[in-house]
Amino acid sequence: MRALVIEDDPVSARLIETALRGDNIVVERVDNGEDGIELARLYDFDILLLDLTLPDMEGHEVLRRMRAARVRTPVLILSGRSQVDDKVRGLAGGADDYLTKPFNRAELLARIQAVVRRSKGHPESVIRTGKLTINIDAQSVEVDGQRVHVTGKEYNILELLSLRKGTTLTKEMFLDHLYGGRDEPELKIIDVFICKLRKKIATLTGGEHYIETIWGRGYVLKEPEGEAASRLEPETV
Amino acid sequence: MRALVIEDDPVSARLIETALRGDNIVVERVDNGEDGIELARLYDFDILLLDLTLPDMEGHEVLRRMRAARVRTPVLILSGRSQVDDKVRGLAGGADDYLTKPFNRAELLARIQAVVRRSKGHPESVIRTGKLTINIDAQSVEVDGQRVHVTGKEYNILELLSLRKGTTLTKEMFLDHLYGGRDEPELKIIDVFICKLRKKIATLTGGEHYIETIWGRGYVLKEPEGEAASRLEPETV
DNA sequence: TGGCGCCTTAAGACAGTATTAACAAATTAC
DNA sequence: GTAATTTGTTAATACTGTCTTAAGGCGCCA
Repeated sequence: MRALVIEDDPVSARLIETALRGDNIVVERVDNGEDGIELARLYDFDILLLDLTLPDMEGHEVLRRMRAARVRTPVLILSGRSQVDDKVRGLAGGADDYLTKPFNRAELLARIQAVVRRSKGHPESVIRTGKLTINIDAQSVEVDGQRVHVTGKEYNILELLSLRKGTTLTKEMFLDHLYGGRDEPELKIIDVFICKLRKKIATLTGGEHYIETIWGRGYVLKEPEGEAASRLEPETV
Repeated sequence: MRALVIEDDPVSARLIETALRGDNIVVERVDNGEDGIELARLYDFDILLLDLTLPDMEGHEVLRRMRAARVRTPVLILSGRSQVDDKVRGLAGGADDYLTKPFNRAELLARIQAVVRRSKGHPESVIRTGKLTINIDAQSVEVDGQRVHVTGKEYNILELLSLRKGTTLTKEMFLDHLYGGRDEPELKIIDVFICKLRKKIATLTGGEHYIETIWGRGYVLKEPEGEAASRLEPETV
């Protein structure tokens, strides 16, 4: 997961960054609206955390201009003020959620997860693909009802695949989201992680692993055909 | 797909070329307006990417002169800064879309696809021909609702046929659009790809493949006769 | 019926991908 | 503080899918 924090107060910013990094989220930060709009336009973040009081322009203005520039990334507004007015204005202006400072770490993380999930079309915090289940809240993976141990990076990759189930992700996209452009390793590492994930999944499903290779392009988490139908058949009971 | 980039800055040009090539687009590039007009006049590009600041003349002037020379190729303007003024002038002068630098790779590619599609008379990103469906955005192919795996080159050929549905394409045209004159293989390769495509399509339609041979000229993607009528007949149930 | 173009299959070259093992770095346990 | 374990990364090698060429058979047109 990759987030952009638009916040001028260094103390707040540091707190937020620490919280997110602790949850395996790759964080970029800018301290003004102009740079925020620019970065949001250029890169594919999963979420934008937007402070309302910025040196160069008001948060609402940042949001307005981003939406005008066709930036569709979800926005979570962080505000010091707890005024209903701001909240309404924010949500009406295209924000996806609203949090007043100070906030607690767990709530911030939960809101982020929820906003990102919903923005990708997953109302539930559990994403199922055949016998594979990913629980975004718990950051856990199950296969055929049995919990599978996956490492941090392995989980990140599987989460990315799950959130964008059905769309092909290039290796470059994985790197961007997993490392945020800093100290990026070789593209090859993605193959290795995919291989490990497949092995872990396949040993419990009896062969299926749901991660399809799109030759020359990347990987997709497959929507198993006739998913609904197979669920109607007596499987586990 | 074949694009002409009219851009004098080598850094920008390289970025653009890399992005397009990664998406299987054949790219030609010139670094001034005069050459741009000449090439656009002479060859059949799917799109022109036009920088506004060129050494010999302004981008708007290039556009004006191309249109005066009856070049109908769609134009996507790339400008250094987000000046509303430029935007209005560009679109008013016959440009089809507008993007400010720097831009995000995915957005550039999406805009190109959209502009090209529309210029060929397809407002939707999905092109249907009988039971055959091509999704330009996802670069995927479906037959009778079922996804068909096609390789990169196979897809490129089918996309070309779809975008120009109803018009005959010679093998030379296929080569030009698929290879852009560089390292072109034998003409015969087109036969081979067409054959493979037909087979893949026909196995799922029960015989129809929609790709017609125009003897001595080339191939067309043809709308099956009585399309509407056959749909009214009881098919599955 | 001859000639040319088209259809189809097969096979090799090549490039992208899978898999494993070994090593380095970080974390945890004691 | 050191050893044990886990995690992340790279390199080597085997593998697989794709592109291309070639070759034989078939069909179209004169």
